[in-house]
Formats: sequence, structure tokens, C-alpha cells
Amino acid sequence: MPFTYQYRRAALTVDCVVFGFDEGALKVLLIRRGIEPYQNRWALPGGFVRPDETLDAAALRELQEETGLSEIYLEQLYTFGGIDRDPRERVISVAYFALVRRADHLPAAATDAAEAAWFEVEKVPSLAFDHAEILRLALERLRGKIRWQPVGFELLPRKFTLTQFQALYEAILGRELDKRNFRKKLLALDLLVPLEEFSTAASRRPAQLFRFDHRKYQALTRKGFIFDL
Amino acid sequence: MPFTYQYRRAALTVDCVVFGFDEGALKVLLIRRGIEPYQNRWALPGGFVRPDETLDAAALRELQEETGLSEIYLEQLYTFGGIDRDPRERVISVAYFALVRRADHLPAAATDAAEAAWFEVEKVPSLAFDHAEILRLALERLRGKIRWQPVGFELLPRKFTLTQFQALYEAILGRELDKRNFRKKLLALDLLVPLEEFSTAASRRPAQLFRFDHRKYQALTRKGFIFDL
DNA sequence: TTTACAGGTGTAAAAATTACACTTAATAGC
DNA sequence: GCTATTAAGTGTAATTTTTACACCTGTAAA
Repeated sequence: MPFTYQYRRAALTVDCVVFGFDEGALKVLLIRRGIEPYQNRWALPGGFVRPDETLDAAALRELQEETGLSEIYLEQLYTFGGIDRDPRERVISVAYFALVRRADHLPAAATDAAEAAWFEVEKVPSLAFDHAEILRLALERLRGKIRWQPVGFELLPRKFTLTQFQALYEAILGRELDKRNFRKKLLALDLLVPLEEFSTAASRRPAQLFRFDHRKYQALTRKGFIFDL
Repeated sequence: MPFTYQYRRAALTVDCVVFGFDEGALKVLLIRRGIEPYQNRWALPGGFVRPDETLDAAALRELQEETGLSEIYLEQLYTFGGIDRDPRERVISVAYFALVRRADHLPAAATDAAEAAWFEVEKVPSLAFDHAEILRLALERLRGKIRWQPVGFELLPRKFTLTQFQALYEAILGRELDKRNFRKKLLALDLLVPLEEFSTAASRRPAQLFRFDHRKYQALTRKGFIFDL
């Protein structure tokens, strides 16, 4: 027990709200806790920040360890410092939210023994700690953010159709959008590159595939832009 | 030295970016550090979070102690967890941003021995730690936020003229706004209550005074509204 | 060959935003 | 007390943006 301090110190954790889009629904990745407290309850992936690790690095590492995810969009959300968040002792949690391409990653758990699963955001079970509140805030942030920055790209496969894109936005915003107006505005941003390919999968008319132009996106992001639907 | 842990633990602080509006300019409150590190440098007001205190409570307490401010708008901004932020040891800082009515409060320092002063946001001196980055982020947040929520009210006296309001927005956004259009949009929000009073101070035509309708504001805030200028 | 189904496209009406200039009420200086 | 100065206050027309809306196309399955 080598580390002693004059005053009590809180433990520091990160928790990640990982969103994915699949089967037309917005989903969130949860893990089932193997230990007390809240044993067997579903919770957000997360864990302790190591002494020589930045907060961002801790969030990335935990995601990698618990879910096998890497190369994902990650952004700090909010820091939760309620006194009795954790029944054991005082724990401060820096919450992150992440967006992943479901298609790129394994269906559910990856490495750890812990069970992991995707839940539709409207159908999550009772969560451990204050994780329900963290999830609520993350959803609010995602819904707000998506109107300013087309972060939705992070949730779609690298090649996608406009219909897929619209379905994603409708799932996140929870309302229907006009097809023609949606396409008009989206293409007007000049961020999509039409490919010479068409989706073949479905048994219907093939749809043109697009990819996202990261260069133009970053240029626009620096200047700030509006993407209101 | 009674508190011992198996692993090293970071210290936890709060830092506050306090904005005020005065003499037509957006200002930020800084204190001069009395001790090392960065002795005599200007820094954001802040300090350690106590073991039984929420983060919000710590921010309010520090503001009260260091600047005498109370009853102010306060919002969590971001958490800074760089490894070498503080040369002494690892310190995690939860940054807040605050908006205060300059007229309601003392010109500068209030209680502590430390010197405190307001600086125009474009003319801040070199700051201690990573406080320049925190300030930069707070400014960005304020500029973004003010376009969605009329938080500017928090910076003005309780009774104000439309010209004062416009000057505040111009100072924050850093560009001139059209007087007629500004008034049209602002009054269309139906959040201002015209008073039967007129400003007498200046040596010119008296301007009508308004106050802010908190009830309508809260109702609108719940639904979400846009205030684009 | 027909049917089912998502893909794809343009225009007109309505609403919001922008640009713009003069009169008014008070004080200060002569 | 007359004049100059200063900010207060006010409306409309042009432009731009947003919204609402319906039919034809291409493929696969029946």
C-alpha cells in the first residue's frame, strides 16, 4: 500500500456510451457486470483511469479491452461527480460517447469474459450506477450534435446509400424526413463522393453508393457549418 | 497521512472561467497566484474538490471564496486530464464556465488575499497551467451556446436596454449586427417584458428598459429553441 | 409477363432572412 | 434659447431558404 495522501482522494474512471446503427435502429453497447456492486446488471463499458494515462487514452483502452473496438469516433461527454454514485467509495467518472460502424466490428463481445450486447436505445434494461443518466445525456448530445455536424458518417459503413443515411437520421431524430429535401440538403453540402458502384444486395432497384469526403469535411468543420434537416 | 491506496491517485480540482460584460467588452475574471507553481502568474479561479462535495458544489464554493461571487449561472465545460498539466503531480481538472452580472458584484477581488481582476478576453496575459486552453474552449462554448440559448441575459443587469443587449451580442460574436433585425428577432421570442421605466443615465434620448421573463424562458428551454442572429 | 418495392427526381408556395434610412427625444455647448 | 450631437426607435421590399408534394424507373421474385 505505497500511496498515501493527506486527504481522501476519489477514484477516477471513464465510462463510454457506444452508439451503433443496425437494422434501422440506434443501438448502444452494454456489458454485463461480473462483480459486485450491481453484479449481473448491465452497465456502460468503462473502468479505472491509470496513473499515467490521459482520459482519452483510458476510454480508448477500455473500449478495446472490453469490446474489441478500435478506430472509432470518441468524444468527451460530461463528468459525473455525485457523492454516492458508487456504493464502495467516491468515484468520479468521465463519460465519453463513441460512434462505431457496426458492420466493421464483431456482433457483440470480443475479448473479456464479460458478456456484451447491443440494445436499442429505447429498450435498454435497468442499468448499474448512474449509467441511465449518462446514457440519457449522451443521447441528447448525439441528437443535438447531428444537426450541426454530420457525425452520422461514423455510424454508417464506408460505402452507403442515401436511403441508409436518411434512415439513420430518422432513427436518431425520431421523426420522418422528406426524401427529396433530405437528399437535396445532404448533397448540397458537397461532402459525399458518388461511387461508380451500386448496392446489389437487395432484391430491388440498385441504389448508388457514396462515400464520405474526409478532406472537405475537415475543411468545413474548421469553419463551422450547419446541417439542419 | 491517513489515506492510503493501492494505486497512485490523481488530485481533483475545479477551475472556473467567469465571464462578465462591462464597458462594451466581454471580460474574464482571473486571479494572481500567490504560491508556486506559477507564482505571480494569472490563472483561472479554482481549487481542490473536497472529499464530500459534488463537482458543482466545489465550483460554487471556490467562486465564493476567491471572488465573492454567488448566484451565478454555472455550467460544466470539460474535464482536462493531461498527464503533466501540473508540474507537482497528476491533477485532473473539471472546468466550469460561469456568467455573472458585473453590476451586481464588486469590481474585482472580494475576499481572499489573492489579487483578482477582469481582463478583456482578447487581452489576457499569459496564464498558468493549461488555463489558456481552458479559456479558449470556454469562449468557443459561449459563442456557440449564445446562438441557441439567450444566456446573454445572465451577463446583463436585470433591467437593460435593447442597445445594451445588442452590444453584448456583438462583443461575444465579434461582429456587428443590424439594429432593426436584431430587435425584431429578439422581441419575436416574446421573452422580454417592457418596463414602464426608461434609462436616464446617458445624456441622450432615454431608452426603454426591459426585463427578462424567466417563466417563458424556462418553458421555451424545455422545448428547445433557436435564437440565431 | 406481371407484381412488388425501393430508387430517383423538380417545382411552386410559404416563410425567414437580409439590406437599408430617416425621424425623434434628450443633453451639452455656445 | 438655439444649435449640434448622440443614441433611440421604426417598416418594407428583395432575396434566400425551407417546405410540401407525386410520379416514373429499374430490378428481382412470383
